[in-house]
Amino acid sequence: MLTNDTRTLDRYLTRLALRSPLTQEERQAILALPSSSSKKAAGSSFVASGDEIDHACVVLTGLVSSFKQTRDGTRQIMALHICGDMADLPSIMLAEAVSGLEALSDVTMLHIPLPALFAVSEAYPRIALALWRDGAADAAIQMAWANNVGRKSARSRLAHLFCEMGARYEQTGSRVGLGFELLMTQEQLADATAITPVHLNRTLMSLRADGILDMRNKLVQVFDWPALIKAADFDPRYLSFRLANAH
Amino acid sequence: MLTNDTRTLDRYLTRLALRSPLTQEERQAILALPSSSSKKAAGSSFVASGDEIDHACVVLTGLVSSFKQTRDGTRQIMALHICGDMADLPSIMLAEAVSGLEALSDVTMLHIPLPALFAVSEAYPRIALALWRDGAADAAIQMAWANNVGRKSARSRLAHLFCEMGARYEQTGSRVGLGFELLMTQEQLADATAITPVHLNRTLMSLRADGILDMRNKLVQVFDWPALIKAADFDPRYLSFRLANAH
DNA sequence: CGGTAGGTTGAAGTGCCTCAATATGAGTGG
DNA sequence: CCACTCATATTGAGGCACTTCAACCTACCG
Repeated sequence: MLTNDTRTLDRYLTRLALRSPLTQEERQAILALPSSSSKKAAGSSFVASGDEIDHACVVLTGLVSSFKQTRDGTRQIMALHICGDMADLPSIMLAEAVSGLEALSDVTMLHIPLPALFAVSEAYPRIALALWRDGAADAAIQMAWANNVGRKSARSRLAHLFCEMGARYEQTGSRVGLGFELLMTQEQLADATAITPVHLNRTLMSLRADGILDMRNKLVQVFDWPALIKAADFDPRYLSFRLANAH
Repeated sequence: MLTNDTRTLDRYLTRLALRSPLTQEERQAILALPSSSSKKAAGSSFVASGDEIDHACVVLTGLVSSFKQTRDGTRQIMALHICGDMADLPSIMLAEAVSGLEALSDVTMLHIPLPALFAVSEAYPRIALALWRDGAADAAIQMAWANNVGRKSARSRLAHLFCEMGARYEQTGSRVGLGFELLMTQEQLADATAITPVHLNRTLMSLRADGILDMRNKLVQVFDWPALIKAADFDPRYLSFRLANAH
């Protein structure tokens, strides 16, 4: 299950450098981190809420969700992690998993031992700042997510999820024209938008009927972005942060 | 509006030291930070979502909320900040306000210029880690909040809010017996639980009728904590983190 | 071809919303 | 000390978005 594959670390470096400027020396320090990769099958949850954490998880391929569940077993997806995301970033500073992690599709993960990560963070303060900044960016997405499930209609929530994922896939360059691949079933979409699978299906079909988008075989085709953005009340600012405090 | 009052910095130091061990030298560095304090009247919002940020805001007295609003004007409270909290912690690394800030009661705030804060963070890496850790703890609360408004009934949501605030006030030692002061109107409670003021009132009265708690004159009296915790499906673990990674 | 996961449809029930009115209580000025 | 005002709290009645439960359909796979 574990293989040595340090080459993939540059994928996370790219992500980090997107938001925080790093010197050549700092980049080398990150690439020199120990790491290993592993594969998880679709549907398997590999971290449970409250677990002790001793390594950071970076998504290399596939789609991962952070989730929580209530006592009665209903599951809510709190965040989606795509290629390049450190899925448990909010957890690593607490040494305890804040939420569970589940593979929504088949995924490959990259694992970085926490002691090594913290050692680098202390040796290179600006790397610590970069990780902290990435965590803050995640928190901003998190907050938009909470706002989404709180005050909006099912249609608006679903539209918002498509907008967010479309925008994030665009940033990573994996959007194909007006569409993108979203490796989720309708049931998972329902867990992410906090509505019933049945009602999600109806809502999705209503977006289809209005000619706004279509989703077949886990491929989202958006025909009318302006209409989708309007339905979602989507403001992409929370996703795009300039390089901040680059002193 | 601005006064020099460095003495109050120790309040934030206390908070920080609660989660992260700090040496005497690091403590001195924090206490030496420049700062100023100001008062805000109840109901005034003093930071808008998207604003540029050049200082950090610590709550000294009163209650502050992070909020977002949708295009149609409905407001959602995303987080509550009590004495000792850095209200815009998720924002400072992005140099842009992730949410608005509003004074729910009369409040006094402490302001710390960001350049000074970052200078100290770079000079003392463990201070950066401490701030990062506090941000992560906030993110955990944030996630529980999102889970709360997503999948639960109005009664459960409201109960959860009382549980969280009760537990947080207990940590700061400002809980009086079975009750605590919660400086919010029913309308604000409605914004925090993402339900209608009318329905919030009915939900609150139902908790009253069941003998679980009472709230009068902004004073919450809990008669039956076990029942409240059960109604909320409350798991306090997300609020209490051990001192982590104290290498 | 049977089994299974994901998707679609129908019909009835309900938790919460909406709008609208009234009550309460604290603060203010006469 | 009362009259007035305003924010806050409470109550009523009707409507709808979403849920619930149940069936059926489709596609993929061994």
